[in-house]
Amino acid sequence: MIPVNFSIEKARLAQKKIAEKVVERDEIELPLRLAAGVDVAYKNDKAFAAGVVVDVQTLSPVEVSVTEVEVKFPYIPTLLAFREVWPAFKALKKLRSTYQVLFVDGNGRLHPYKAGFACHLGVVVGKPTIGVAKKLLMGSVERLSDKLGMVIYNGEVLAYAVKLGRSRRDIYISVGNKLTLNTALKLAISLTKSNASLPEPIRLAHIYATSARKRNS
DNA sequence: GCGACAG
DNA sequence: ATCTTGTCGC
Repeated sequence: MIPVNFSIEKARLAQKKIAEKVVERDEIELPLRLAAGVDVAYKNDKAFAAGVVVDVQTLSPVEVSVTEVEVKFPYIPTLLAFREVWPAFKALKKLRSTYQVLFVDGNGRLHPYKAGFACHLGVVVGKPTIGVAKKLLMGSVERLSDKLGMVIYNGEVLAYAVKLGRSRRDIYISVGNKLTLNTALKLAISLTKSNASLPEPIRLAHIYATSARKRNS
């Protein structure tokens, strides 16, 4: 399943280039009306990616796209992007709506090479992107309150640990591209329904990707 | 060398 | 991520 021409060295070089292209300034086009989310589900060697566009005001989905592709890379910690970027990109490509910000399931700058999946996809798509991870990949959490904490690695704040909605579990928000960590946190919070534990774009994308996987089983 | 390790 | 049953709660 690993491409014949693959090597850790080449992957690290690619991640180094991606990391250099990440912009950590707010470049969100206003007014912010639509937000997208992507997620990928798997069934053996098939990947089912779903892209969802949500209205920022109502948090209701206005468009959904689903794509099925062959899995061509295994899951390897720190190399998640190489497995999910293509399916996710293909699903986003099918959306006709113009969204201003994108939510990705996985880390952005909270990555050993500061080039997590959210950065990788964010650079490829060229839009403001937010990384949302449900588990901590690296770093330590410095609590600011029960609901919020900073994830620090090498003396740098690379993510926020935050409990959304009524959840008592932390999720980790980091910069994917074209926005600030503070903006990423603010948007993640404002796009989360009071009874949910994840921002709507991601929550819905997960539901659609999973249902697509089941339908095609 | 050992253990950890997004989805 | 995926594999899995019942079960607690709104």
